[in-house]
Amino acid sequence: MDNRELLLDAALDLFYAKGYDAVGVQEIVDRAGVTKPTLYYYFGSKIGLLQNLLERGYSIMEKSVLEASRMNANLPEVLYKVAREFFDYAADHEKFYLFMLALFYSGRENEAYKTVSPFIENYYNMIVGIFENAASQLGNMRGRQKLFAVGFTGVLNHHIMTVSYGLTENEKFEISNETTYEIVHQFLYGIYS
Amino acid sequence: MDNRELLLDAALDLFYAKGYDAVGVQEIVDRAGVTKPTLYYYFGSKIGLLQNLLERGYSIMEKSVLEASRMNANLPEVLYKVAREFFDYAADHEKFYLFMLALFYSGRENEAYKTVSPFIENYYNMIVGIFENAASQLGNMRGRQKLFAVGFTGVLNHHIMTVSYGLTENEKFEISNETTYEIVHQFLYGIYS
DNA sequence: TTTTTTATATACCGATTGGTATAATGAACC
DNA sequence: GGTTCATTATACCAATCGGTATATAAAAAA
Repeated sequence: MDNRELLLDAALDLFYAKGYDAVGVQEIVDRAGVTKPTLYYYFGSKIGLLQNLLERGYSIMEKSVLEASRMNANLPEVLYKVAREFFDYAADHEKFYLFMLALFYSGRENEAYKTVSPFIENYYNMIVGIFENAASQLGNMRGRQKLFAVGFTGVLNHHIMTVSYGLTENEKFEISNETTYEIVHQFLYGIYS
Repeated sequence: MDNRELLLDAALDLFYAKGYDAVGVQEIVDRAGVTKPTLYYYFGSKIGLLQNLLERGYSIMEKSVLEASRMNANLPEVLYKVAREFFDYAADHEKFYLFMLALFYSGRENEAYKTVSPFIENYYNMIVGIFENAASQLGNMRGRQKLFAVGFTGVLNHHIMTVSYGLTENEKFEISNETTYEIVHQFLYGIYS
């Protein structure tokens, strides 16, 4: 693996575990087995490294979610597919996904937040789009698309967070098809059904 | 106001805006208009300051939510009351609530995360308790209390986050009774109703 | 073969990090 | 009046922060 990739991986490990601001550049290059000028050669700055990290991880996620959301089916099936895709992505890229969530919740005046901000915007629009596409199935939503989008991602992300929270080191992340179905069903039909 | 309070307020402002690790001790004391030994006199360390900040904010929230959750009513009414209480608390203590959420999502090896961790545990148990108390109304939950608890807080927190996100500086945080009702109704009966 | 470009290391920069030793202040107590 | 104690400031600490000037080695281009 080349040094660029080694640096991105080392940075992700550390950012995920301790957060962007708690990690020093020296720590990153030590873990990657290179020296500082190598990092600055590839990324220009610490924030540039973060930017590249986000681009690498986000493009993969966007692709798989968009694909799921564009399938020709009714809303329950689409939401199930999207949820499945999110959970699979989170399982395959657990560190990246949870680190992105952490950035999402971090302070607005933080440099790292400003860097994720456009990605979050994109992410949010992607989910709202799903509900807008389903407008014909849901009748007049009276602008509730956004409420739905927020609720839906809130549920998914919080489940991802909580499952990951319960894991011991090296244990595999997993949300079963049954649980996924139950979560989506609950979102669609409530908890009484 | 005494210096202890001034320090807590200054710290909250800065932690909220930039995150715990991005804020230096010097910055905090400058904003509070005191000097470093004063901070170390009252709190012993930067993490001690955080600890005190969390204790101050959390105890108020816990009280109001527990009160709402113990009212003698059916589940929909309890959940509505709890949601209302959360939104009101978040409105009155926006900085604290969002900062706590940020810590919730921050890396596990971060010192600040380790400090909130017990508070989060408590918070989570509080919500699970609501659904356990409602067991008689929901029939056999087959252990779904936790799923419900995660889903419910996921929805509430994500709504709080998103509303706050849309605010311009100094604009007031507000989630109306109607929206609160809609959110809880959606959680209970799904989006089709 | 010489020159240019890519990629890396050594050694350093000023600024800031969390934290403290020492001393001064003022009020309360003896 | 003297002593104690709570509270605060000045001035400092070693360590780390993000970042860079300079040199070097290898490879590609001329």
